[in-house]
Order: sequence, then C-alpha cells, then structure tokens
Amino acid sequence: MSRRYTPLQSTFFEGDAEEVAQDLLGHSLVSITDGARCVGRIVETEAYPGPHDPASHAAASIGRTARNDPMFGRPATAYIHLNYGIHWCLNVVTGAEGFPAAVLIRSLEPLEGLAEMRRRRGGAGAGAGAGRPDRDLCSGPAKLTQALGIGPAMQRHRLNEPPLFIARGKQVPGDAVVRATRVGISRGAEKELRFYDGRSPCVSRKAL
DNA sequence: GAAACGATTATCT
DNA sequence: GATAATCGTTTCA
Repeated sequence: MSRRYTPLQSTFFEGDAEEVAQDLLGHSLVSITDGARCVGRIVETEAYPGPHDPASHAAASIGRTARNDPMFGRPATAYIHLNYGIHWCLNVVTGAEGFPAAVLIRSLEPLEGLAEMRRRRGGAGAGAGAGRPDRDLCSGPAKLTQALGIGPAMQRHRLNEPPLFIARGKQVPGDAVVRATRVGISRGAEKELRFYDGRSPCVSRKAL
C-alpha cells in the first residue's frame, strides 16, 4: 500500500471527450480523504462531447448556467453534479477552456481502501440478502462518489493533484473496450458514447 | 412562488 | 431482472 501513484497530467484531458473517455479506461481514480486512501480502476465512462450533444448538461439549448459552469473550465477540472436530487456524479472536464465537454466516470473496480469504502456506504446494502459484494461498491456513478467520499466540496478541484486525482495505470487493450449507448438519458441516447472494460464485472450496465 | 424533471439506487420477485 | 422511491435543480408563470 506504499505504492506511489502518479497523477495524469492535465494535457491528458485536453483532447476530445470521446477520445479521453476511452483512454481513461484502465487508469485509476485516487481519493485521499479523512486520512484514508481509496483507489479504484476506471472501468466505465461516458462522453459528453459538447453543446451539440442534447444529453449534455451544457447542451446548446440550455446554455451556460450556474450548474454546468465548471464544464466550461480548464481541462482536468472536476465537475460534480447532483442528479435525482440525491446522487453525486463525478465528471472530468475535457477539451479547451471555454468549451463545455466532460467525461462522466460511471464505474470503478475497487483496488484499495475497500474497508473505508464499505464503511462510507455503511447501512445501504444493495442486494438485500446477498450482502455487499466488492463489485457493488463502486459499480455506479453515485456509488463511487459515495465510496470515495467525493462531494460538492470537490467541485472544481483539479484532478491532477491530491487529494483527488486520476493516476496513470495500465491501459485497457483496445479490443477489450466495449462501445455502447449511454444509460439513463432520454435525448441523444442513440449515440454510442459510453465505453467500458468488457472483462470487468464492475460495469453498471451491459450493452443491450 | 410553484411544478416538473432527472447522466440512479435500493429493494423485492 | 424488474419496479418503486427519493430530493435538489431547473424551468415556467
């Protein structure tokens, strides 16, 4: 557990959201909160490439609002939004400053700090009688934020430095990456902008 | 000032 | 695998 994690440089996030979303698979999300370090391998992402995407919070029809303002920020900036009123979701801003694009991190494969993750998620136990399998700790956008202690305090935090950053990891081979449609949205659902590691059991939703 | 929606999760069958 | 519940933000009058 003394392994050193090297944050990805901000240049990594300067590219297209769609491209970054694929490249992120296999890298690790590291969170150091309350003196505990939690690490998870990124196995599922979704791209929100820009204003032309009707599903984006920064769609052209919506414009710039107080909520999506962080998406217009610099690359590697954290955009944390609340959906369904109760779930926090972590996005990484991509592209040039002033251009609203981001990658939603949907699922992680727990690597470190499992005890802490489980403790944070505490009483909530998905799968009533089945207990809490490791794969369910971070298998969802809101699950991973809760497990890693990510909240509104991290809004606009830059993800290339502690206490919350993305560390370089082993990249997922191209042939293992599955491309699929995004989940839980009504508009722009046709586009296949979701990517995940087909080998991982921690993916929230398989392809249709 | 009030109503509707949502990038989901939790729970049971 | 399928269904109900949940709360803040956004949007409209």
